[in-house]
Amino acid sequence: MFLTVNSSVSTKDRILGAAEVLFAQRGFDGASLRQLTSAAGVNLAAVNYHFGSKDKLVEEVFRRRLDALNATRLVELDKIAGAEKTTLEDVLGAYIRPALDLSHDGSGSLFMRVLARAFAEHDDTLRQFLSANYGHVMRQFTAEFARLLPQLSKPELYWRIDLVTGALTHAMSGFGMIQRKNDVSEHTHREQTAQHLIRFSVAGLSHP
Amino acid sequence: MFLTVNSSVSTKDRILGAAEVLFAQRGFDGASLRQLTSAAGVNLAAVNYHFGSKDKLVEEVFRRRLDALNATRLVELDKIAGAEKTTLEDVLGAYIRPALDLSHDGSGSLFMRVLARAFAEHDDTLRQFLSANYGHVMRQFTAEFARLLPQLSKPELYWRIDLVTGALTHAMSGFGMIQRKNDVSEHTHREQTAQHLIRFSVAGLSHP
DNA sequence: CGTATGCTCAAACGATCGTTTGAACCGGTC
DNA sequence: GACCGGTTCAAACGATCGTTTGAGCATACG
Repeated sequence: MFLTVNSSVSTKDRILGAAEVLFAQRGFDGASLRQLTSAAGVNLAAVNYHFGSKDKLVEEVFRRRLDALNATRLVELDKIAGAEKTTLEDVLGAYIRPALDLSHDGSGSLFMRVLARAFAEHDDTLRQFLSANYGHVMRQFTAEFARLLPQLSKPELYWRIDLVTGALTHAMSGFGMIQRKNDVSEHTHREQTAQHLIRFSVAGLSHP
Repeated sequence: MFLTVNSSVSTKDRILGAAEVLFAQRGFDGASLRQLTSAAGVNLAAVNYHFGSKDKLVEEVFRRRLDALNATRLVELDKIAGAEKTTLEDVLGAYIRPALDLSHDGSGSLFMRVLARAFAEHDDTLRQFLSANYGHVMRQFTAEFARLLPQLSKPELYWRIDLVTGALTHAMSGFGMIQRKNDVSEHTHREQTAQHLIRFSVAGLSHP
């Protein structure tokens, strides 16, 4: 009745870990269950037993990471939302840094590739999933941006936030020209990325 | 020996057209040759006969569009490069507008999705293909940006161009919140997109 | 002990994939 | 007419995919 704890990590978590890596490397279609279960060191049938289907596994991979990410974002936003001295930099930081921190632990950076890939897949199912589960986060951030940028019309604000999101996604997917040099620590590189993203976004959001 | 011109469009072009649509809708792996050839109204074996393999077909889809796109970009850049009165807006326009114009004809907009998808696929083969075939375009644009932004260090400039590229890719992939309304013509929407992109990018590139 | 339950395993299922084959067809040349 | 290179066609090939099956194993509980 209880989960076995003989192994250091449960079969379910081993699958989720391997899935994140392989989905990032080869895509959702490209990574087969046989590669996946082989990498995880579990039986082929384990995926369907524990998750029901490959599609459900994909959803779980997203849910596990995005729940944590957006929860952190909201905590950070709540600390500053509505305050007198809150700046654009603060709000952008609450939006950007949790995402960049996700790429601190090893497999987290792979997840950002998974996410970027999912965006490109342009699948309406995923779009609805993201909107239904995390739309309220985006809405709260948008409201705070609107408060700090009262001179912008609604459509104008939406446009600019959209372009910030694009820059964000691109930078986090790691496809760009900028790659971390060997003589720069992971932590330093992440902080530089955050700084560039925030300054760039402040300029793009608040220009006349 | 000569191509037959009995049909309005050759088999090869019918395949390329259908491939662009289906690759954009379902991805490179997701779109099967059977769906593709069926949509094109040609025999299944025609793809391997005319292109050699599915991978070669993918490459051709890219080459056909990107050759035209980057050629246009260079023509537009050459008109203004090095001139006294050239502004950041001009250079960004030369970079952005040809890409947006590509989405004028019906299937062109689908190609931008194909491109965005390919970026996310993060495949090193494609990366090398893009770098080898169109890297010189990026280099020329970077040189012109450097001329107009002499106060920026090389790394700083690279960072900012990278973020501009992200916003660009995102906007053109059409995944963002902003969707064309029914009461706005395609042409108008494209011009609005270009305007927002350029203003946003100018601010992001030239902020202190 | 016996039985029930959660989980793992090797093996197989049907479907679909990219590719290949060999015959049929078609326009042009002798 | 016969011939030929270029193209199209239906059919099949082997491989791989996600999923299902049923036996086997380990643990918990009476």
